[in-house]
Amino acid sequence: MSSSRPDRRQRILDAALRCFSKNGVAGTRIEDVLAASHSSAGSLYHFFGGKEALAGAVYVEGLRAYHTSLAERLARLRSPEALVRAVVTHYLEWLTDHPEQARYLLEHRRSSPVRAVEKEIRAATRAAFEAYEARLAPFVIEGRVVKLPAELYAALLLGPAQTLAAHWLPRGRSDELRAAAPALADAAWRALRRGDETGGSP
Amino acid sequence: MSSSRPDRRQRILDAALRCFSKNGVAGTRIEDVLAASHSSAGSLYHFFGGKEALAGAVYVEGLRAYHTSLAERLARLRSPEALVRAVVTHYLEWLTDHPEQARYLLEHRRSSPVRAVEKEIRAATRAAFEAYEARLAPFVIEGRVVKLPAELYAALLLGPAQTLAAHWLPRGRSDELRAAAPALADAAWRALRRGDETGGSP
Amino acid sequence: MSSSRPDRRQRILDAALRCFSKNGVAGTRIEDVLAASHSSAGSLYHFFGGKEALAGAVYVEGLRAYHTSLAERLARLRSPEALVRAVVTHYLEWLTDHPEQARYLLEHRRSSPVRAVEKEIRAATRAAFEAYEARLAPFVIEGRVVKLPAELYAALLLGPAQTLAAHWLPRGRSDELRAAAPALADAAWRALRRGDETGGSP
Amino acid sequence: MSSSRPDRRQRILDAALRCFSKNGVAGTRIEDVLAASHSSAGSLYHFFGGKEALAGAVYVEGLRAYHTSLAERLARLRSPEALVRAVVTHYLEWLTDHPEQARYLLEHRRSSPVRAVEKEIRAATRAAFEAYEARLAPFVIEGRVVKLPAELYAALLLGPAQTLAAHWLPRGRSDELRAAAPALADAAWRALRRGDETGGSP
DNA sequence: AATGAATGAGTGTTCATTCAT
DNA sequence: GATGAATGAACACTCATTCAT
Repeated sequence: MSSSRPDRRQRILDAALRCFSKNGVAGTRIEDVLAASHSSAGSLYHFFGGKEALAGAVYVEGLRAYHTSLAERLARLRSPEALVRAVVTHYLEWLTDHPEQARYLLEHRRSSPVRAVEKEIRAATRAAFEAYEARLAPFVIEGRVVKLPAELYAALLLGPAQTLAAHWLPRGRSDELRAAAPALADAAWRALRRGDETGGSP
Repeated sequence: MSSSRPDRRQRILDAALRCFSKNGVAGTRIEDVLAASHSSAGSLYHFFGGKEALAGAVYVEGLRAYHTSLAERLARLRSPEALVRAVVTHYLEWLTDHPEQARYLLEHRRSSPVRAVEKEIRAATRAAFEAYEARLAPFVIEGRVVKLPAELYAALLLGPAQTLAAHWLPRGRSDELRAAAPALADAAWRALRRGDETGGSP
Repeated sequence: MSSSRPDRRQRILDAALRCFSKNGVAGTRIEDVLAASHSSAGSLYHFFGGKEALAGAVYVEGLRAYHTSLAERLARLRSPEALVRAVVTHYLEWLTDHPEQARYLLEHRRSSPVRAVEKEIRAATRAAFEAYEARLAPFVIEGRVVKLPAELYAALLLGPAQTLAAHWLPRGRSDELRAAAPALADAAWRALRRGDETGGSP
Repeated sequence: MSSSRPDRRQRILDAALRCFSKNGVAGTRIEDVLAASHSSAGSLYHFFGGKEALAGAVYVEGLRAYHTSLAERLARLRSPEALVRAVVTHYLEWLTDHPEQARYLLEHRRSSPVRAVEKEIRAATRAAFEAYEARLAPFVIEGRVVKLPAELYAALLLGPAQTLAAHWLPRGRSDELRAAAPALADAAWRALRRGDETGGSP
């Protein structure tokens, strides 16, 4: 009916994100999304095929937005320390800047509609991760960054930030996340830089 | 029917854990739990009052088991490094030893039935955390452990382990978790010990 | 709620027959059957599993009733002519005595819910037909009844009656069916008796 | 799109016949017909006004084709026996030559969209039947063909063929229909010719 | 304490139809 | 005449919950 300007498909996607992040997928009725996007059931089914697929599309969309913004930020950095710190900082900042997407991405990763797009998610994640590894690789070779099994990089870089996010997002006191950025960036760099990786004893 | 030997209440709890961890709360029908526990709808409602309450009870039960086992392990430790390493190691070991409870605790923390017992969860978590802090406090005063805002302790201690767990549990290659324990324990101790927190060398 | 006397399952079956024969399966909403049978959706789904399965069950039920009544009528007959005439006559009489079942059996044989129970229908039909053939066989051997491919017996015996029924049932002037019985019974016997099967002129 | 050569209206009609005969009217979505005819929803509604009307048009079309072909075949016949035999034979042959139309005409006679064109169907059928009666009338007067209530002619002539068709069309072994033609034509002529209509006694 | 037949509100989904271009 | 994106009313079906036994 009204102007299809902001694109009906996008309107539905936006409305769905709002609903899903607030009430979860199961807690959101198709009708809620319809009302929030001023669309009809037919349109929703035309574009997405169903509630599950919509939930998946919202997830993939959000993930893509995050990866894109991260890539832009990393592009201009040159030192290993800057790269490590930026990943942590960007993560925490993006969460506070996009609370709805953040909440949805964080809290629904394992819900079954999202699992249905597992493949896309893994592909996008892998691509982003490999790009990052490629940036870091020269410094690993130089000996300025520790060499670790791939999965430990992600864990050491973002694990603390993710745990913190999981604790504070539901509370909504998201500004505390930004405040924690320096400390967590420090910790990440300390965990990955070369020179003191032995840990404890003298 | 028959003797209530293994305790009907417990049987329902066990069956519910199995169902919930495999298919999620929303993906599990009361009837599934009934079939898996050889109980009747009446019994389930008698003991738990409903599906949500059951899901909450299963969660609290699992959390209690984890905290109890952790407390036992920490009891005999005396040095700050041992305390820090043990938390990480125990976390990873417990996950691999109790995959169903682990999966449920990790993947359903934010589901609405679990949120309904938020208060118990927080109380139990806080109690455990405060007990841990109390153990660590002397070493903070001594200057052997860094002083940080409370929420960062949890993040730095277990964040990487949680991220790793989130990645590998769904894959089922849980043995890799144990293998990662030393590296993550190292990192945790490096993040919390006092003496090198400034980061890089001169 | 109320007394389950006439059996809830049977009440649903009866109501469904009424609805289906009047408006067709597609033209009947589950809710119509529910209202007509004073049952709940749950009960209907408990007993039948769905609308399609219900439509199939109604069909099979009706077919069974017809076959049973036919078998009883044929039991006491001894001559081939009586057997042939009785099949035709019983068919026409049963239709007029059970107009709702008749309408449903006749008009919905090819609807997809009914096709889903094709196997049961064929089995029941085959069983009835073979029983009938067995009764006729001695007379075929004696030469008092013509020997024909199996499928032609059915066609010659009941074809005209079925065509007539198809024309008049929708009109509701079902008494005309009974009136036609002698003529159609004559024709059937003429078609099957031995002695003049050549058809030609003297 | 492109030249409307084979006539858009006809293309839709053809596609609809294919869909309807295979899946029934209820089992066919407008969109299926659209896809099969490479037309748009607008065109279909322009020419036919809706799904029901389309289904009716397809039916009437098929019926007209059948009646036309029958009339041509009967035109050159002169004897009552030839007329009787030809009706039966033509029926069976037409079915095997036009399986899709046949299936649709036979299996959907009572579906509600078809009932909506009941008037046209009856008019066409009546016209064809009266034409046939007119051809037979002289022989009835001559005493070479039995005099019967109108509705019994149709039943005795085509009833067996219809029953046979109903059994074998779904099976697809349509060649068996042709094989049965002589026997059924015999039976029809035996049922209608004058001279032995008393049936039983010597 | 235990049972399980019955309930019925709630919701995802379909698909014939319209109408602006 | 032709298009096809958008509509939204209609409906089958699910499943947590109850309660008489």
